Amino acid sequence: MHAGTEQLDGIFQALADPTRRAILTRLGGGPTAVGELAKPFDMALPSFMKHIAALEQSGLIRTAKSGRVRTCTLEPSTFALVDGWLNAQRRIWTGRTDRLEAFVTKDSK
Amino acid sequence: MHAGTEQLDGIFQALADPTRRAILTRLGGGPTAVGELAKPFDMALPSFMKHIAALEQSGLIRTAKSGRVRTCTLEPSTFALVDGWLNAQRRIWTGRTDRLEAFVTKDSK
DNA sequence: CCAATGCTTTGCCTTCTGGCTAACTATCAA
DNA sequence: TTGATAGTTAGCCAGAAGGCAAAGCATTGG
Repeated sequence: MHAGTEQLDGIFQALADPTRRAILTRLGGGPTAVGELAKPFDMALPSFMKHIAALEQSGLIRTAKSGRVRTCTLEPSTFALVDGWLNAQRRIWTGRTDRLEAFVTKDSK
Repeated sequence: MHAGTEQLDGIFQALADPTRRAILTRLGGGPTAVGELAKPFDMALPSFMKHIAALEQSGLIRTAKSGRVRTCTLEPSTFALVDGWLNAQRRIWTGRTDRLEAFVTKDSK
């Protein structure tokens, strides 16, 4: 459940685009077909598909085709990787803060 | 304290690079001079400075120059914006899950 | 079977990224 | 004051990113 640095590259890259974040938000409401997802965006389909591809490659969504319709689904476990990295960072600074606090407090014991 | 979509672009973009994430991790141990920070990386200084600039522009770090030394410091509040976005997303799906659960359960009332 | 629908593939274009070298500026130390 | 140190500025480059239009290929509805 620990994210490789390479996977984080892809995930953060995928998140670094407003269109893609909007797609994720939309998918929060449940699985949706590509065509349906694309409607709100003023963008040619091939361009839109690149965003879908980026999201899928990063693992943030899964997609499956049934007949001629491709449906996209959120993959929450990948979000957890981001969360994990964030928490790991925080553990580093709070660790330091704790040591700092210990240092500051140590003459009162 | 709510992140504009534009700021998130920059933040995620900044995080989408292993060098920059490594810098952040290093800064978790406390403020550090650019030269010191740069040592572990096999990269020319101007290239390295671009990473510093990206991190500073995104708000993930602050930097200040004293004499000829520029020192970098983590800016934890910016990490909170990422966390905020992540939680907002989760609120969306868990909201849906709750409603789904309510639906599934509603005939038992 | 034919047309419409829903993606896919191809190929092209512009801008942004991340790297470099070389030359420059501004301290600090002797 | 002169040399070493710590960044900075300028300019170049290759490759990735994000957009497009046009043509292609399977379903599906009639």
